[in-house]
Amino acid sequence: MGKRISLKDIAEKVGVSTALVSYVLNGKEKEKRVGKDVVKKIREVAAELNYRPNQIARSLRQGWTKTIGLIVADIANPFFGTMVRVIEDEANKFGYNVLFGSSDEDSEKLGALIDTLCNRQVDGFIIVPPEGSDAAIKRLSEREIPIVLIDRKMKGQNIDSVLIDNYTATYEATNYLLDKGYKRIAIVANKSSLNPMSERIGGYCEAMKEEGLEKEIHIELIKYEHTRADMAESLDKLLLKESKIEALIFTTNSLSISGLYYFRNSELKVPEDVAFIGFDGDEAFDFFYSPITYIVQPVEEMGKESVRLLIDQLNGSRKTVQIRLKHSFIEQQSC
Amino acid sequence: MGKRISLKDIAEKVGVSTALVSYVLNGKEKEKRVGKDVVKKIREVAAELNYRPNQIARSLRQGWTKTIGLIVADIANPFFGTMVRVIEDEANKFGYNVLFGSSDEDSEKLGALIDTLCNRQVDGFIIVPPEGSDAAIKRLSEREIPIVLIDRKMKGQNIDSVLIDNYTATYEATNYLLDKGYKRIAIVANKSSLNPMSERIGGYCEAMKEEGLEKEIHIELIKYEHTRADMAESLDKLLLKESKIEALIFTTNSLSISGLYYFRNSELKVPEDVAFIGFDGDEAFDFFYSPITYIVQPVEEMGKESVRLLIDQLNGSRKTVQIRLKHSFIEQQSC
DNA sequence: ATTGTTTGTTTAATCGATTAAGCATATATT
DNA sequence: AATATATGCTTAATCGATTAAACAAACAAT
Repeated sequence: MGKRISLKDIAEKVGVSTALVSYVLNGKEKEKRVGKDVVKKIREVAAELNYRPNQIARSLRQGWTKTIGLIVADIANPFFGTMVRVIEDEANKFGYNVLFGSSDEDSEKLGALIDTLCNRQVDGFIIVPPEGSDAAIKRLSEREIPIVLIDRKMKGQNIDSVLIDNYTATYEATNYLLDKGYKRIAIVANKSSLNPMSERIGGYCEAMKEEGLEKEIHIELIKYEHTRADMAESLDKLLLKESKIEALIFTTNSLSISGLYYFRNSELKVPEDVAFIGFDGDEAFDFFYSPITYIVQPVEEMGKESVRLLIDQLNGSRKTVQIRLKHSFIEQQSC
Repeated sequence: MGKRISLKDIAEKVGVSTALVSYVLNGKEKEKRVGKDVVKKIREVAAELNYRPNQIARSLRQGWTKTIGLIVADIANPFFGTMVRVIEDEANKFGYNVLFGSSDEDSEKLGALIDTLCNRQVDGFIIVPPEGSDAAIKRLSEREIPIVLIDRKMKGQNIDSVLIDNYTATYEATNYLLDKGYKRIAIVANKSSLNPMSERIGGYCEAMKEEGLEKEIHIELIKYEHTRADMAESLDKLLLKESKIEALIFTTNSLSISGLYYFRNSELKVPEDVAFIGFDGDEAFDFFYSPITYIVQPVEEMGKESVRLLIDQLNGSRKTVQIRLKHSFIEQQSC
């Protein structure tokens, strides 16, 4: 690898100490009273040699890396892909780069990722916390490393977070179905103790109760890494065996997609036989034979806000901020 | 931020020099003949203080960062998202982390990204090169920084690359349509001088010529950042005004998706009125009213191979390797 | 007793940039 | 003329880990 140019090379060529070069290239020539001719000469030589500062050296000395550690569930998932993209762009604006990893919803993997990223001295973290990661997150926050949780949060921890108001999202979606006359409404959710999932379920239950339909509450729990067969089993139970559900609310994108695959091969038609509300927009929703009505989280806004919160912390803010954004409801033809 | 434990802290607590601590924690206690008791003590104290090496310091000293710079067009695009995911996992296996950026198909942005990543001393690059980035890539490769191009390559540059055999992909797809009796076949492509696009067009043309259909060759070029209106204009021209095209081959995923949106609102039906071959699998393809037949690139394999090639280079390999993988053809009901 | 070898440890340089502190000159002030 | 202040630059420590080289003590060989 062709040797990179260092401050020292410039200093030698100009015939001054590295201190002066550093001052000039960091725009401190006034403050540090560097002679005009020298300033000019240093600038020239730096340009001529195409000098690029070694950020590693700078980081070691300064104690920061201008790097954000970003951990999502799976970057191959378009929802998180978009989130990462927004965070990347926003972080760049503030001079930060992003080191990232996918947790696969596995708290052990999360722990390992946090370790590597810490060793690499990231300045702060933006994390989509998986189930059971409370301890890992707590440990991190006790080390006083800036963190922002996004998309989810754990109960009762005093950590910055950016979420939508999940309760209202499903509450409104349920009411939308109720208004349309559906009564036997089921919600399809993941097994999860994390805030968003319990809120999503909570919003649905509340809306059902308000209509006096507590007996019709059906909560179908499916594990995170489910197969299409798992989904088929659950939906068969809900739609055929059990109490002939008339409408389904899905609470994550991947559950929604699995649900669509089910109806693609089912006798039952959407919305004639069953109404369908999906979660988090997807092109597939648009191309389903009856385009799917869905709840979307404002990913762009969430990403931006999370960076903003993190930067605030990095700039010394000590107060905990929990941001709640509003979801959107895209009405198409599946209900 | 709670002060991190350094080698020095351990050294002081044990009462030895940092050299010994470093030897022991790097498993060189035999080679460097460190006393047994001392080894034990150092290990104990390191565990007790929960020591984590500062990778920044280590990198500065060693001259490597164990970091790969990864630049794709847009990480929010599921195709690249998956690619990034695979590369991330594969790199981790070899002890590398990934610093990434999205170029937005913009060669200037690519240049800026390369600069930042170089300043951060990444050990090597995996890049999806955008149009017009020849100079930037060349400059990088002249600095003898290991690079692997993925998904695309520029003509006549002696750089490692991982691509599918694009020529054969469209050649076979075209023959598939010809076998089914379609004659008026058009290809929808991006304006691009990059290898894959010209090969994709080339394979199509060759197959058409072999059937003596050179007069029926229709190449419709659409710019990378196109709107659905752009697509509609092009397809209207091909299907309504011009020579009543019977079949369409799309050459990228986003072109395919735009195409699907067109047919979603069109009088013309797939495949009765027009046959449709998409590019790079997508859930949307499965949910279109007549599930789309498509060409897929083996993203996982491509990602893995690219990491393998890069690691080889990082381990000192000097020979240029150009890998060509085979595409797959998923037959559904759109032709 | 002298020299050589092995064992176990420390010293100090190094990576590249930053920056407080110190040291000359030159100029201004009394 | 003596002192103060401003100007312009250098020295050297620092961040944390690695590692060649030097060193001391114990032991073995002659």
